[in-house]
Amino acid sequence: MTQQLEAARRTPLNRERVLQGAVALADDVGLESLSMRRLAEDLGVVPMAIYKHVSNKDELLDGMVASLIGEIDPPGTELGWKGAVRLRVLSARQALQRHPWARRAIESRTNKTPAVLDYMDSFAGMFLAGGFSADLTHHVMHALGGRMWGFTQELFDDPAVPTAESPAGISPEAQAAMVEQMAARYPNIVAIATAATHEEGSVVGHGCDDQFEFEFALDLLLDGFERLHEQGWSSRQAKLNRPRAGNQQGVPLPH
Amino acid sequence: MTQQLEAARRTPLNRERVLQGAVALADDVGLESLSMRRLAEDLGVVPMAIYKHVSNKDELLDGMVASLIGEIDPPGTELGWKGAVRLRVLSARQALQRHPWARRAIESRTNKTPAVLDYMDSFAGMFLAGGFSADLTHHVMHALGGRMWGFTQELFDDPAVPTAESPAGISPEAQAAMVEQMAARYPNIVAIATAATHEEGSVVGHGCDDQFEFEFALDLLLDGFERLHEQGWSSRQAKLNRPRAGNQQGVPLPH
DNA sequence: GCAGGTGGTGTACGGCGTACACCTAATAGG
DNA sequence: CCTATTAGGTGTACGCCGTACACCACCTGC
Repeated sequence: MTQQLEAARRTPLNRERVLQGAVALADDVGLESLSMRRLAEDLGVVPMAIYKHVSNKDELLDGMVASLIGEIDPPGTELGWKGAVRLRVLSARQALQRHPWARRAIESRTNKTPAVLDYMDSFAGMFLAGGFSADLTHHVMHALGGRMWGFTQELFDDPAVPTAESPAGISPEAQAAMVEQMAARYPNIVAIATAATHEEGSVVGHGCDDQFEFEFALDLLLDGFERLHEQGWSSRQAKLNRPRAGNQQGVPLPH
Repeated sequence: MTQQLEAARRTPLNRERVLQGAVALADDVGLESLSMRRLAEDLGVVPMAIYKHVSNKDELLDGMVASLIGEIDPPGTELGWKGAVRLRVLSARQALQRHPWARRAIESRTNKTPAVLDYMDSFAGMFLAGGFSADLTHHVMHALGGRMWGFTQELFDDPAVPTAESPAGISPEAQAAMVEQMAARYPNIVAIATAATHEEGSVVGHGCDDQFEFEFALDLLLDGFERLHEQGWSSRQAKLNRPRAGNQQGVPLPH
């Protein structure tokens, strides 16, 4: 019995182990099933013990995000700003893919933790080092948005119906009927989904190459940044050039 | 007493009123404080009564999102695809700004409700009607991502420190000291934040024009789409042109 | 050898979503 | 007109959650 106690005592549980455990648990069961109680159980400890190492659940999540940021590669120095940004974003993306909970965790945080600020600062540094004005860098960071963490919001994980909601296989006829119904109601979605699945000859319903989509948008933005940078874009100039477009719809009318 | 009962009976509560009440409550107190119990209280009814009109909280949220989608203008027909998309996105943005809970609600849903599919379908329709290939439309929808709902993830609501966490005003010296500390640790963030606040001569800490940031990124993307469309972009061609860039970092390595 | 701090414990509270059994008043069918 | 059905509101209860608070065991330095 004292042996048990000693066993528990051997590694007295510290913030590091708590965070590690939380990350592992979230990896396993998802963020929504990560509870203080469950984490405590995982750590072989009573729930309140955790509170000796993090002051509450929010701080636990902040810590998890910080630990994730630690997995992202530092900015490279070899390539120009464009390559550096690109690589870093893709590294962030890999980290996020290792930890499916991370996107939601990042989005849910109010941010502002030192780890997050560090990351953003070094991120902005890549543009500034590449000769971007502070002005352009600012807007460019905004435009990148969540992409700088390596995520897009996935708005249709699988655009076509084959969600396989029914327990096992559906009869081909039923499936065909469903597709027909879909095509009638959502012709455009079906059209673009079909295009996607055909373009690679892949099995229906899995034709969407996430990595390609991600890089498509990323490069579109990076190319845009590059053009603006080359032509000496400034927000002052931009506002002078098209103030009308901005105001036409920009100001929320009183409904 | 029977009068009370009759009063309650007069409008017997239906799905519509439940949804309306939920939207109003969320507008008031925020999504995280929207609970079935609180909503019930608001509606002058016992919690379980709500379940006669929506089967659970998830469905309630789906309904709220659907009602929000109803506030977004239908696509215009006058302007080309670019103007139509632009206007629609900005209309969505206005709807989202009327309902601060909506962004998180949309992100949290697994989507797939008919209302969401309808919206996405009609959205894709704007590109297709503009002569885009289904292929390009597909990728372009992905690139737009959350922007098609009118939101960016706000990654720094106010980049500089003046978060005014202390109850009232801080002494100017203390504030200056904080800024100095910030500048030492986060030189790049401070640089771009300062650029933003100066560019309009606004008060420190509120120099960031969300609407401008949003349109900046939106137009960057739309311009990119336009260029690709004009030059007959296709994903097959794109994949042939730079397969290396995609694979170099694209495949998640085994850590 | 004892004081104080560090870290794990036990109990308890208020909130949540919601299953289930119940009741009541309106409605439809004979 | 009376009765069976049912739509809509009620009450109770369960198991989860985060965490406040009081307590206690051990280790450390005086």
